[in-house]
Amino acid sequence: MTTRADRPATLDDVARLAGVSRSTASRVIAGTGFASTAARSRVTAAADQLGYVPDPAARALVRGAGVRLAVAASGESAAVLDDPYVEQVVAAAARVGGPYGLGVSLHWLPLAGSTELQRLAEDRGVRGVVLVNTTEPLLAALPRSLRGRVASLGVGSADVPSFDVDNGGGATQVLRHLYASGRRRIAMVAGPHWLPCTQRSVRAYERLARDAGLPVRLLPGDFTAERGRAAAREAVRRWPDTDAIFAVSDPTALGVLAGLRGHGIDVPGDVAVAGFDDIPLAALSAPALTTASHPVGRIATAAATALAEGARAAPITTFPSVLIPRESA
Amino acid sequence: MTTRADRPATLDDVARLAGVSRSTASRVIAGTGFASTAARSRVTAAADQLGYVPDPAARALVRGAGVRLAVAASGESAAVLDDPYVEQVVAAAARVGGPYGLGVSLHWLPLAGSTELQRLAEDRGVRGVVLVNTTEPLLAALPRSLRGRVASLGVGSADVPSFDVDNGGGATQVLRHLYASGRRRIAMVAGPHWLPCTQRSVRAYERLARDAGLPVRLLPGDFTAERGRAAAREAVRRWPDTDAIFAVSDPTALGVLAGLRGHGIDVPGDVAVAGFDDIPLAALSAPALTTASHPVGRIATAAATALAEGARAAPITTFPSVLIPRESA
DNA sequence: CCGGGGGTTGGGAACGATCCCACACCTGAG
DNA sequence: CTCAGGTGTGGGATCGTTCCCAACCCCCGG
Repeated sequence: MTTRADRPATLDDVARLAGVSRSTASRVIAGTGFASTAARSRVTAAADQLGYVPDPAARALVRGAGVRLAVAASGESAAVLDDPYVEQVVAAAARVGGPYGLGVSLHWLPLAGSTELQRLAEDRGVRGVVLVNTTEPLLAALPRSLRGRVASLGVGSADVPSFDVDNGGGATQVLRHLYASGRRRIAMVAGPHWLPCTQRSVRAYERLARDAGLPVRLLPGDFTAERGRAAAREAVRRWPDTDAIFAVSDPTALGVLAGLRGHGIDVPGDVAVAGFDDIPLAALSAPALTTASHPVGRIATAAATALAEGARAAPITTFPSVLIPRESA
Repeated sequence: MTTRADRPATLDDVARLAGVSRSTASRVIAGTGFASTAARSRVTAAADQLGYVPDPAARALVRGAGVRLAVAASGESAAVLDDPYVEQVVAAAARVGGPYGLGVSLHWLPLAGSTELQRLAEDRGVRGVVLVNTTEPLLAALPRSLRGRVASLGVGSADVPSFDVDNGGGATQVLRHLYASGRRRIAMVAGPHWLPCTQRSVRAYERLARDAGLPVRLLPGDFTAERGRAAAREAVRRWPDTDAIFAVSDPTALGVLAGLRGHGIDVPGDVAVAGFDDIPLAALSAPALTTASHPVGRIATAAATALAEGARAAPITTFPSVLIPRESA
């Protein structure tokens, strides 16, 4: 910290201080190519004496690499971007990005939004894309030039590695728990029909229903709390003998709780309620919500890290979901 | 979309297609300097025919501007970064950044974290810094080179524009509401003592207590739900006649609700509870939480926009907070 | 008719890093 | 002793953009 110019140090400054050429300094800093141990130590010393941080812009420019990660969340409207789930993904990616000199930008992707995807592909600023709420058509419409620079939080494909929670497994655990505690008329509030993961949890539900000979009571959902309220009302009206409601999202489950309360129905006495995601507030509801964990932060971190490192990720990375039994079921 | 090369178009491609020089094209795209209307229209036509997006890296490099916005959240531990409030700020900034070719990175700033601040100042990748949970010492330790590129979500200074909610006003509204509904022994769960905004709400509380001759029952807090639970227990033990608890954060208030429920205390029958922030789930608790709004998204958007545009912002921008009366008070 | 002074244009030098390539050195085998 | 091949080094060219500056055109006043 002896020399403290007005402007940040450049590689030239480091090289000059270390008494080597810019090329050698570059090799040492980037950790690529040959360098004698003597040169290596002098360069690193000079670098942290000057507080040198490589300019990501210059680096990206010459490498043709792009300077930020784009998080593209698809949904029926731009309101998806206000979803706490998406916010968590962005925050995790932003945390990963810093050390790599990468920033994160957030974009709405209409359900069949190939145009927006094209735009992202044409933007030299974009190093990689994190797809949230990935759908099949979107995967099919993926521009060639994006290949190898995309990670999907959801379904993947041959070109697109997938990072996802095992929601089939999580749903199964929740449903077994419900069954084990004597519930026999279980309704389920699913996710949006266009979302592939909805299939998985619905399949888990249908399997249990078939195996145990239970009725299938499926309600469409959209992960929102408001929908949970409405779904509770609907379930009570259509199937008055329902003794459990499983919503595949905690906000929806909390909405269900509120809806049932409005009808004077006791939880878990009359009806058991379970959610999915284990959001922080799930532990605080009355009664505290039984749910299955969903390590969003870890998933997003893994996806962003893969993109930042530029390494080819495993085609499918699945994170386990575990049952968190509390009071509501 | 006639010409669709493998790689994104450059300014040269645009210039060539438009039949002008790179300089002229640059002037048109950047909207700086002279250009005939003829040239202007031909360049813009060529640009969107090729789907041209300027390379933020090259632009940042030559302008010496930096390519991302850093969100620096201070707190006692890196756990602040998991705070939904911080996540919301990051998401808002990431949404703003895209169109400017800016990404967002997220960093933890220890309470007296001048070193980390220095590092941010020395990073050429950083265009501007959004300070979250700003403290006075931090403001004092701000490196000179960061001047004019910082926005504070909280207190500001001569060099640092401030973007904040009117929490004094919000707190006053909540407290008046409590008083108006007959509560006379009001306890308050404050924010962290090192946070300047804590002062403001505490002052509002003390003013009401003095003016109306009420007892002062102040409990320290940290915005977490866990702390709310503990605070409820503490309040009940120390001041059994308490008839209202105001927590300056919704998660804390929900924790208070849970804590009181654990003691079999009825809300709002025995004790009224109010929060601050109006998080989405506040409407779903049992009873639904009375609170004051806190437009985090709008605040962060304003701060990020100011930084992205590079314009000098007004020294202080205050966003109103309004009372949201629900069932808990 | 000539000399400015606007509006408009293009050439070229930056910006800071990477990386290809040529070169220097050293060691050991033939 | 020479030569091959591995290790280490430095000189440019390069990425895509901005911006300074010189050159040009044209119109108008002297």
